[in-house]
Amino acid sequence: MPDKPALEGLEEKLSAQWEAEQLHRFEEHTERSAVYSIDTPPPTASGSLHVGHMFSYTQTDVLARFQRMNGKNVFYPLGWDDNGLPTERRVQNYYGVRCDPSIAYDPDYTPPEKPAKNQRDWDVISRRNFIELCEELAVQDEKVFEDLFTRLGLSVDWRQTYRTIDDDSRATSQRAFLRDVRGGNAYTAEAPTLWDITFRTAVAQAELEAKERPGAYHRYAFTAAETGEKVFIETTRPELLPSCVALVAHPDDERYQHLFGSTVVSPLFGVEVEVRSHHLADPEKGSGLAMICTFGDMTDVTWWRELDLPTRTVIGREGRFSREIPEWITSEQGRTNYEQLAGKTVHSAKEAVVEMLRAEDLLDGEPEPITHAVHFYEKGDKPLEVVTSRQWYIRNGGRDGDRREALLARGRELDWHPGFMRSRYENWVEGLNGDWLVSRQRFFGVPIPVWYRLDADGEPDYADPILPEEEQLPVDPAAEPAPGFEEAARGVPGGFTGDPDVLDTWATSSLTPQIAGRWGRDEDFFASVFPYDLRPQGHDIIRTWLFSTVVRSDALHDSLPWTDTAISGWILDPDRKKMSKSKGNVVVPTDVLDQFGSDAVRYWAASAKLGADTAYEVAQMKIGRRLAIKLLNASKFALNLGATEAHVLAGPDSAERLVEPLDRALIAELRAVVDQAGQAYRNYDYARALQVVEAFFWRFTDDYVELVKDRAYGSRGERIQDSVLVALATTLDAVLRLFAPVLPFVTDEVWRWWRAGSVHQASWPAEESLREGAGEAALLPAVAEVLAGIRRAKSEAKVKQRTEVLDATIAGPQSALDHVEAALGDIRAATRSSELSLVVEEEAEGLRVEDVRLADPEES
RNA sequence: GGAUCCGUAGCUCAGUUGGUCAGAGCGCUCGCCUCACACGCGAGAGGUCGAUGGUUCAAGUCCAUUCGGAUCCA
Repeated sequence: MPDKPALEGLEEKLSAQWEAEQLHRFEEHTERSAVYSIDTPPPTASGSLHVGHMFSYTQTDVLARFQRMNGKNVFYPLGWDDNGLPTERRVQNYYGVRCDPSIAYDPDYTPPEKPAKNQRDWDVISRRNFIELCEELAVQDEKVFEDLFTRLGLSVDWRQTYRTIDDDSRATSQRAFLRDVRGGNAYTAEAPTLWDITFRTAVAQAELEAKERPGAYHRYAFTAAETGEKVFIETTRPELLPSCVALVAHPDDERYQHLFGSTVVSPLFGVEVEVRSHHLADPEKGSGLAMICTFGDMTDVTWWRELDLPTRTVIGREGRFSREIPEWITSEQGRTNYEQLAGKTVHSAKEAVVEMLRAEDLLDGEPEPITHAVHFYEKGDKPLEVVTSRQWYIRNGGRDGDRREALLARGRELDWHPGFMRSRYENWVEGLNGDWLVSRQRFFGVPIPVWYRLDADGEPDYADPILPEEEQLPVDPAAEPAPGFEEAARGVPGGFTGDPDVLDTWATSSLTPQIAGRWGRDEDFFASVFPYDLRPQGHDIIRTWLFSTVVRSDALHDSLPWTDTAISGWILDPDRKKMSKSKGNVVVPTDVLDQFGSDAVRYWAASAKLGADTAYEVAQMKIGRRLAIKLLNASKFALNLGATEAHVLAGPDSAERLVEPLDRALIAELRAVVDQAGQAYRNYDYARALQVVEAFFWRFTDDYVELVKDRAYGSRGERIQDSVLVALATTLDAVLRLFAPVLPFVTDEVWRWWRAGSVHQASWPAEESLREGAGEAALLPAVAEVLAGIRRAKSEAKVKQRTEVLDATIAGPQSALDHVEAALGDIRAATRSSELSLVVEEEAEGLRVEDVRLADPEES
């Protein structure tokens, strides 16, 4: 034990020690019942590191450590999510390369020394080469995270790790996909699809973000074919007029009853369309009559499908109007007008249409500016379009009521911490409007493992895709020929073609339990961890990560992936804004670790309940630091007094050594704390557990230790001194264990001063072991009240606390006075009192200290 | 528009199933270098628990309405 214990240097010293001792190793070949398995979120290592990482990962670690202390073999892996856009971009820019899946793999490829300045000069490489570079770069990026997490004291087993783009993950992702295909849970279809024109890829509903954008209602009229009546519609997207396939109003809308079933002619383009009715048409919106176009948004898709309307597509995948004049525009005038739009972007086409309407005086009034919600791809900056394309889907209940009910039932089967987060899940599932679109028109990612036969005309047969055997996985259909074909048959009639797309990153991330658990590679191992015990994650990805994991597990294993989920809150900056890179309010984690130490930062994270968005609070870390230092000093004191392992309560024999009621009172209180803290942890309420233990610890140092100092030095003989040492040793032993999940460094430091091994190998304190030594719990608070009373008298007299008390009176009910009487020796010693008179006042609320006569300070 | 969470001392928050719960820490004020700790110790001041109704013998704690803040979904 050092003379001047300090926190500095503990992280480095102890984390190296833990690694050497392999304390966090998952023991393979064990029973599922002995395991506590955690499906941890794989961080994006190529992304930026901020204090939010420390927050949520600490909360999980605290739970993991508690389980380990309760004898569980904790499966606590941590993987890396590098199967996504951030990694793709980082690899491109770092090496100066671009991926083209159609290029052949070059086993001898080395990237340029320095990336070329101009993107046009970048090396173009195969998908496999690109993934190899990604893995190479990932090693560096992961190091930064791993160092931080190690320093934070995460008890992750770093042997259990994976990358979402590595061979095993790709194979697992493809295996799951193929099983979904074979099991009817995945299918391909040509359908209207949300499309991002910047990224040129289809996106899923889960990747949508609605943003408020300015727009304007443009009011113009169609003309009834029979009567010539002007029928006004209002739209924010006048440019879609040439793709209009119908008008629609609510079936109950009085204004339009006479038009239902009749046809009207569009302005400018002269296309005849029918007026239909549908309950989704909102009578309050605009004129109550809406233009259905193919496709302006997902409501158009619903109408198109349910009203069985034709498809009249004008916007292509690049977000431009088709150059060819659509065949359904037949009038001379219409065709001339369309030429004004051909090849234009959505934005320019809108201007052009409005201009034409104006020129012919067809616009009724000026456009009325509004702000409305517009759908964006979460990573995109242009509004999404809806285009028709062939895509792969995984069934998620979006089109099937039974499946939706089944998934809602899964949500109810899962234990949510906190419980109210379940409603996020239910809201999402109930709002699904289609199956999960999983194909992406990107090059970097897990390839969709299918090929298609080409018929005599070279057209792919999508109805009967060629699937690989599972033993072949991972495969890359762009680089490898379909089973039963030679590479030479690629792209030729009668031959085959590979599916060019990759899977949505969530299609792989949704399989983290299977990937980390070695599903399909080591079934015994998988059976020992699955279904997992816990999924910790943020509430912002309930609709994506949590839901998609449930979907996959339900289809593949007919089971929940885990029994419990712990949802962390967000970190807010001191102004209570969400911390994010774009807002520039991100705090770099290493600074606070340097400043306060890991235990202090963990204390801050562990003080916040699950699900609670929490302000970034330096003050809270200071408190944590103070607590850790106090733990060092108080432990040093107790051990210097002579407390040893042999003093720790163990069974009835040693309980007899507790001869002072005050010592037994302490043990009684400790016993209650052990019980409450354990209960709180079992309820995933580590914050409450910490609070309970912390409050006890401060009472212990402020009151108990002050009271027993005198007799701890041996002033009243060995037997009574021994009683103190038993109480001190037992309390220190338990307090170190109770704090160990939150403050792993300082507790282990102290543990190693006087005990063998690590506190992290010790078990959670057993409440029963304290039973024999527990006395009257109410004694200590009563005594503390007297202590406070005399301290108050000295404070008010503005004298030193060690000033002698000549005499004082303690008044209160007999029962309380009995407690005081039982500890009178300690009280007198601690307060330096000569004469203390006890006066019974049965009706008094509590104990009062009065008539305190202090010695002349000069004489003491 | 639907859903969820939050609103308790200057600040950050505890307050489990309604009955010593009006609390903690920080901050503030005052005092103390007390032989573990000045990165400390002791003491003190501070709130009609967002508002209004209601249920109840009894309500921060339940119900309704309402105001304010945040988030999710549409």
